[in-house]
Amino acid sequence: MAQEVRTRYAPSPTGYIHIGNLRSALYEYLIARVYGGKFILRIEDTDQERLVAGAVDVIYRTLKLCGIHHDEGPDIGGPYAPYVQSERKSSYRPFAEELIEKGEAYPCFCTKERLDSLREVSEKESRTFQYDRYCLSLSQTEVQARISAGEPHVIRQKMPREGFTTFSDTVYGDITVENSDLEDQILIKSDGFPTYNFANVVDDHLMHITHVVRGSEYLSSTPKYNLLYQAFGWETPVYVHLPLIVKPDGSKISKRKGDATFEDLLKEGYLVEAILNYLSLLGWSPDSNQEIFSLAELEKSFSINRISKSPSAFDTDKLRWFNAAYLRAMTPEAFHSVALPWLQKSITANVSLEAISRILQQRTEVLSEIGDKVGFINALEDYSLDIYVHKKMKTTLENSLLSLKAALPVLENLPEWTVQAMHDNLLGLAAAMEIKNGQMLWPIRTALSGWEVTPGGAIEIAEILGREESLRRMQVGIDRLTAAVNA
RNA sequence: GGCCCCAUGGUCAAGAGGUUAAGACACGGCCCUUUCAAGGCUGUAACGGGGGUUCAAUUCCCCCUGGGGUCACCA
Repeated sequence: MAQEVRTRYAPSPTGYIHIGNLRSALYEYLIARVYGGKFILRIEDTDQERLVAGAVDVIYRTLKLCGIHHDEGPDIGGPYAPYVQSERKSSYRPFAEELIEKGEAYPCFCTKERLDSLREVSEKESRTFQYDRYCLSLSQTEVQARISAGEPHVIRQKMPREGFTTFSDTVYGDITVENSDLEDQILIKSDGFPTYNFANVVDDHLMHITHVVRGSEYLSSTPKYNLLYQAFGWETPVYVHLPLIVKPDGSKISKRKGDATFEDLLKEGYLVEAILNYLSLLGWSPDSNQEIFSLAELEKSFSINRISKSPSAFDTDKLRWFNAAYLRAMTPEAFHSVALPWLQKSITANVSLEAISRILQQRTEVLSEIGDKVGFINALEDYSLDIYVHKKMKTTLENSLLSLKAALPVLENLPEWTVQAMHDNLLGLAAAMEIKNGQMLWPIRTALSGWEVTPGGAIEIAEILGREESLRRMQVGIDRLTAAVNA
């Protein structure tokens, strides 16, 4: 009877989700799917001071957008509801009391001030601070009296002072620490809320989480959790610690300003699919050279044993490449629909946005760069005539003028303003004049755009601008070139 | 600083004693071509150092170095 695999994503609602966090959610989800198990969403809001309004909605929205669907959670319920820790508040204390009875925990009345001063002393003597267990020696009666008197207190876990604790991690292997290095961590805070350290273990057990998947920053506190499981006599879960995603400089990504959140990436014009695909490969590799993975494919291919140990740098260049690949692979219609909001923001001229999308699709890596690429369409800005001169195209001011003068009437008299018609006639004209296509088309593109580099060529731009505007811009070019050549 | 983890090109990474040490991004070149892209071909570029073990180490062990994480009534 194989036990059902159950993983959970347990974010605290403190704002936007950064990419490391999202990567955890993704892997947790994938592990559940790969094993045909369940993926649970649990909100860890035990820190009343850090709560951010609306943050829970951000979590729902993000998961939904990503297609990372949970099987149980606050919004859809499940057999172990509630899935919000603040709503489970009353259930933690009895577990802590059970530990006190077993001699595995004890109440502590030490004030923040006392702890701070102890810390200060340690600091001065450059020792590692560890709670001195002052309250462990309090008599039963004194403890009783002070609790009855309503004195604020916390409950601490009593760590063994000798021996070692070893736990096994699926990706990092066996990790052993000396018990004497473990502090008597706080289980229940003086406001009655459990700490993450406690709530996490209790809930994971209660919700039958089989695989605890989280970032490797938790590696060093896992021995304490293991000891907690042991104190309760509970079975420990399978641990899967994920290598950190770090910034290009190697340091940890934090929620502090400047570090990319999922929302930021969306705003910059990255596609959800591209982000997920990229994230899936940051810390995991398939057993093939495949790089493009849909979520559905990942649900089949993902494997815990191919998760790597070393931290991975978040590389924007690679993300851009993924994004561009996804953009290119879209149908023209799909591309147009994602590009549309960006086009509407930047195009003021009365032109076909569909036509612009067509020239943009192969040339866009991130949607946000669209605005910068299409500015020439709105209006012909003043430009330097120098850009008519192009060595490889063999164009000069003089022959550019000739080409424009020859092309103008041809375009003027075109029966239909279509790419095909322009193409046939302009190339025909070039052939008749016995010049290279480039010598004809470079000046036209230059005159039409006023830019040295544009997405799309002369003909595509002419199509977008329309006959009237195209002819007008060409005439501007002719006039300016004429003046320059005659000068 | 204590403890823990990590270590293949600039980056993501295959590799799991014997390989010409994959592939991708980025970068360079060529081709294609009406600019730019896209596409095709191609090039530069890596096993941090020192000891072992072994006939043979990128691969196993130890040390060093380097990097990271963590040491809260935050998660």
